[in-house]
Order: sequence, then C-alpha cells, then structure tokens
Amino acid sequence: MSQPIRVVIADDHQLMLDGLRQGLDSLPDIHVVGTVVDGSELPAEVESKRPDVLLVDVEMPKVTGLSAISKIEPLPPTIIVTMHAADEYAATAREAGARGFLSKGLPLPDLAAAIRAAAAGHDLYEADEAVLARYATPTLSTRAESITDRERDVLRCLVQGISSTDDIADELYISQKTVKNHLASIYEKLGVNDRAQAVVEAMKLGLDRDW
Amino acid sequence: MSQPIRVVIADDHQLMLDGLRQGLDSLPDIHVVGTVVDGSELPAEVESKRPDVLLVDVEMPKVTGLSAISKIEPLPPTIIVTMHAADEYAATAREAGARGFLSKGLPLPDLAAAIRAAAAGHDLYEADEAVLARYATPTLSTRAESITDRERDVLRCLVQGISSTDDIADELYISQKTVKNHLASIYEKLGVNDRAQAVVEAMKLGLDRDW
DNA sequence: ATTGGAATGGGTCGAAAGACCCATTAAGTT
DNA sequence: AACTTAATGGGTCTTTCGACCCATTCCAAT
Repeated sequence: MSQPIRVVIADDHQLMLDGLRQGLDSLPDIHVVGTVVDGSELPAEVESKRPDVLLVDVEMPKVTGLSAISKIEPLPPTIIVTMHAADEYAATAREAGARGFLSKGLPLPDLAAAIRAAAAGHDLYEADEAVLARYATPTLSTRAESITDRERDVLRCLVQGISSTDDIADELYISQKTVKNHLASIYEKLGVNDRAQAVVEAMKLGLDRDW
Repeated sequence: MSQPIRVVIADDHQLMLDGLRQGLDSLPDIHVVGTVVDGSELPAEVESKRPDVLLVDVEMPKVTGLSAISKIEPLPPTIIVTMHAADEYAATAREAGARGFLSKGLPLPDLAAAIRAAAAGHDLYEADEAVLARYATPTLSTRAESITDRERDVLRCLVQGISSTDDIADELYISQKTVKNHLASIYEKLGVNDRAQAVVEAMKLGLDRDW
C-alpha cells in the first residue's frame, strides 16, 4: 500500500457522516475526502473528489442512494449501507452498480475491511468470509510493518511521554546504548530522523492504537 | 475543566456507535466510557460505568430508548437522539427524564456542545442558542489556553514533522534563536521538556485539530 | 551446521537541543 | 504615562542526541 484509500460518504444524517469520517480517518490507510448530506450533491462531489470508494446510505430523502449512484459515470467501487438488517434493496442495488450491500449494524472494522476489499476490486456480493478476513487489518506501510517488538516498546515509551534516553532505558530495563540503537532502527524504518518526528509518524500510522 | 466528561452511548446500530465513539473521543474534553447496542443492557452499563452524560437513540428494537432510561435510577443527565427531524417523542422523552432531544441531522460539534451543556447541568429543552454557544468550544486545560499564536505556529510545525530548529526557522521566517525561545515557553506551558513530549501533549489536547 | 535477524551492549564524535541569562520593539491595557 | 505581553533577537554553556563504526548472544529458519 502506498496511498490511502480515498472515500466519499453520502448520508442524510450529519451525525452519521461526522462519526464515520472520524472513525475511518483514524485508520492509517483510509482517508475520507468528502461527504454529502444530500443525494443530489453526490455526482458533483464524486466528479471533483475522484474517490477510490463510495459509501452511500440507501435511505435518503428526495434523491435516494440508488438513484444518486445511477447518475454517476463512471461509478467508483460503491458500497451501499442501510439501517435495516435484511433489505429488499440489496438486489436492486447490485443492478444499479453497487459492489456491496452492508447493514449499519456492522462494527466499524468490518466496514473498513469491506472498503479495502472494494478498493482492491472485489465484488462483495460474491466475497466470502475468507476474502474479507484478508482485508481486516489496516495495510500499514511496508516500513512500519517491519518494526520489531522491542522497537515498538521504545516507540510506546515515546508516545507515552517518556522521551529521554535515560528514562526509556529505566522503563525497559536496558542500557542507554540499546535504546539509542533501537531508536536508530526506528528512524530508518519510519523514514524520520528524530524522536519528535517518530512520535508523529507512530500516531499517523496508528501504531499506538494497538497498545 | 479538569476531568473529561464521561459518556455512555446506546444505539442499535454498531456503525453509529463506533462512529460516535471515535468522533467524541477525539475531543479533548469528552470521553466515551461505554456503548451498548441493546436498550436492555443500558441500566447495567450505567450502573458500572457511572457516566456524566447518557446519549440514547430512541429508535431501538425490543427495548426502546425511552423505556430503557425509565428503568435507570438515578438517571444521569440524558440526551435523546433521533433520526427523525421533528419527533413526536420529544415531549414523552422529557417526561421520562431526558434533558434534551436532538436530531441525528445535527453536526457532531453541536452534539458535543449539547453534551457539555448537559454535563454542566443545563436543561436543553429550555436552553437557547446563546447558552449552547457557550459550550461550542472544547474546554481546554488552563495551561494549553495560554499558548500564544506564534507558539501555536511552532507547535504546528512539530506536529507536521518539521522538528529541527533550522527547519522550523525557515518555515516561519524567523531566527533559530526565536524558535528556541518559543519552544522554551511551550515546554513550560505544557509541562514538558522536549520536542517529542510536546508533540504528544499537543495531540492529546487536540491542539492540532483546529489547524 | 550455518545463516540471518533480533536484542543486547560498547565507543567516538560532531551537531543539535535545552537551560540560563539578557535586550528591543510593537501592541495593547490600565 | 506607565505597564504588560507577545514576538523578535542575542550570547553562553552543558547536556543530549543522532550518525557511524563495532561485538556478543540467542533463537529460529534453512
């Protein structure tokens, strides 16, 4: 993965929009580039923001989700979300060009997995559990993946405000020298050159959320 | 403000729950301590988590929001949210003990303001625009409030990965000396002693979200 | 068995950071 | 007119950091 997945969301409830934006933006590999509260604004938003994936609520006043996406050409990979568990629109949505049809009863990580799968070209109507499971974890940058356990310990100290070599050494029961060695490896893997930047990168990549 | 406002949310849609949690938790003065997808679990959750404010969706299968809160004693300040703009349950909700009745069409900052007002003891049924406006901005810690504009510029550089004195000086068109002076003030105000800790504090206090 | 990586540790050295003192200017406030 | 504060800048000094070289031990995979 190199660039985050660009997502546009359409939902008539601003609260849902704001919440989803926060939730998805907090993931390192997904970026919400635009939101609309009205289906009629969707085509223009897609035109200007050029998202990789579209997230659309079926239940919208005036212009429904389905009629909104039918007006978009070309249609990016699109996931329809609904409040009702089993919805009669599932088949219709597929005909309208949707790649997936999900309930709002799902937890956020599942939605994120669906977005990743859709961005990768999958049709969620055909995808099974195993396929989705492959997209369950955020695709971190390759460099960040290679951070070792001990390096992660050092990084965690930094994020918790334990920033001096001395304090980290005390915290982890190792010598100051070892701390510096780990830090040097971390800098190289994250592409930074000091502690302050390492903290920023760690938070951006979400390395602190697993602790 | 000292302690963040503790909030418990009840909504039958997991996606809404996860989204709201992310959105509200990202504010420095609000902390979501628990969520339930089923109204029947709400009394137990309130009992164990002891929230300052309760956020409840009216539309919930089986146990509705209103019947759920009627079973809670003592009832914390409670805000009812609904999907329908003008809802017939508004009056009933008030009788059930709710302090406010809001539409999901509202943006997240408005909800946050309502939560702060409710936590402060206000009855949102009686509160007018002016009252809510007072609660619009997150209540930051006193130390962080005294951060000046220019110090904030320096802090922003740090959070954006511009961490060396040289680079910050170039970015802000000031001398390295001035950068060091600003940093020293920042350290004192945030109670830290280096750049890495300053980044952590800035993000914790949400100072980066306004940029 | 040997290779490779992770984790631990050492040493050196120059550059950077942070702590302390200070002054000047401009813009508000009282 | 006197005062405060923000923003700019200077100087000095000690500590720390980061870059570069290295070795040892252990474990797991080949």
